[in-house]
Amino acid sequence: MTGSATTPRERYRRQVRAEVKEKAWQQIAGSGASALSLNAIAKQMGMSGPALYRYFANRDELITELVTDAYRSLADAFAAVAADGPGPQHLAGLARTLRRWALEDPHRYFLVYGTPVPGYHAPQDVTAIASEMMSVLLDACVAATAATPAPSADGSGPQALEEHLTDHREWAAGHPDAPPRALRTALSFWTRLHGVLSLELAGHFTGMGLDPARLFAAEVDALTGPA
Amino acid sequence: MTGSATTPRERYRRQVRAEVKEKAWQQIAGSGASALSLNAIAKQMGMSGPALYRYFANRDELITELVTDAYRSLADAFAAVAADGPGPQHLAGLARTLRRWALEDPHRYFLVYGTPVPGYHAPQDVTAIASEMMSVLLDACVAATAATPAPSADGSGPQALEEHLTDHREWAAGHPDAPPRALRTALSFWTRLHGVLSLELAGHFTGMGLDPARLFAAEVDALTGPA
DNA sequence: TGTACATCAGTGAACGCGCGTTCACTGATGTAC
DNA sequence: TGTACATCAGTGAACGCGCGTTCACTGATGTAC
Repeated sequence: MTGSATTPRERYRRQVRAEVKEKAWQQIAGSGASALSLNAIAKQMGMSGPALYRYFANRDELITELVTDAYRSLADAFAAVAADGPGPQHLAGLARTLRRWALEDPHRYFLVYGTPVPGYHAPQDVTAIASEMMSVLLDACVAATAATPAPSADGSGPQALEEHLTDHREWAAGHPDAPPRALRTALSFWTRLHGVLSLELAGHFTGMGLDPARLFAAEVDALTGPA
Repeated sequence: MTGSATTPRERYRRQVRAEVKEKAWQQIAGSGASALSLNAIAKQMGMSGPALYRYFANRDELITELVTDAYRSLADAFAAVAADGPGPQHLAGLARTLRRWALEDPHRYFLVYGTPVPGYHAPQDVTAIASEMMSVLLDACVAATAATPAPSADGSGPQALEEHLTDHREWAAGHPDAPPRALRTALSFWTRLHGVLSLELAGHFTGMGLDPARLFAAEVDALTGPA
């Protein structure tokens, strides 16, 4: 009766929606997002196909929610690391978290960072969540770079990149005072770890006898400073 | 009549097979490999679906050939760079080649390095081609590391990785004398460039105002030596 | 050069399947008096 | 507490579609004598 109290029906709706998503994730974990089928989910839940339209307008809306939830899940994991109190070792913690999250469900990882799903385009909600994550990452990078010695007289290699990064700081909104080195570290964190991780998840190391965990760890070490 | 001469029929078969693949690539370029449809290809060629079974045993065989051709195409591009005569600048050339090849057809790139196609598993042919490419890359890495100053007294960071790499050299068969630094560079080439490239192709930089070409170039610079 | 035969490309119909989605309807659950 | 009504979850049938694949068949192309 009072506005925000959850009626039994609302609670039931939420419950069923959650179960639909759960089955959807199981399906995705098995064959990837492009194979997601509403009818198959319904059958698995012991109800008939059209029933799902009480809970989701159509297939695209389901996928949209799954994508958003995936982003949310990773962002929360990142936030949890940040909540452990500040410190330069947070970068390594974020890396560990990223890998654990990815291995937990590879297809979920690819849903976020992989080939875009054929007929589908992501909503804007995710960009907000993505920048939320970027913010946590930047904090960690600022702390990490502050802890390691100053750039010394680097070659002009990274310098050109840092100029470009400081010229386009839109993506680092909320961190107007982050030093160029921190921006560079954040970006490398993202691209390099994604590089090792996605190759691992796609199985590209299996035939080579290499240990993905070590390759990943090596990139993390290179990131947190070669000292 | 003489054994290896191509009869008109054989030539025709080859021609049609090639056209089928061409249409297949067009379809993949549009919607990715999981959306590949034999019937759609046939229709596009002005013939009826079952006709394609004269040329390919089934859908999987078609995909297998496409994957193999994709590997072949990249390997040839790499070989062409190597044929330009030896030199330490070859690493940069290979990087440029990789990016050009990827941008030429992003879905082809993902067919090779991206999420594995749902119900499909790659044949062994590709591992041979992959190691062919790795061989070219290793040559370039050996040349590049020989040209830059010795490791100096590095921290123990890269050292742990190099130990692991030298302990498992199966993937570097044919290069038993490549120094650990070269192995490390080859691996970083692969994982780091894939990291930037795949994020670029998936459109993850578009909203950020960053220039993917510069990010890529920065990684290449870091690879070829920070000097 | 001409005829008889074999090879093979391509067609059209068909099978069985699963998909997303709509629609009219039943039956249970909640609400108002 | 009991009755009348509204809400809403879920069903079953149906629509139209496209898929991979098989099969019996036609007609053109090549081969052998």
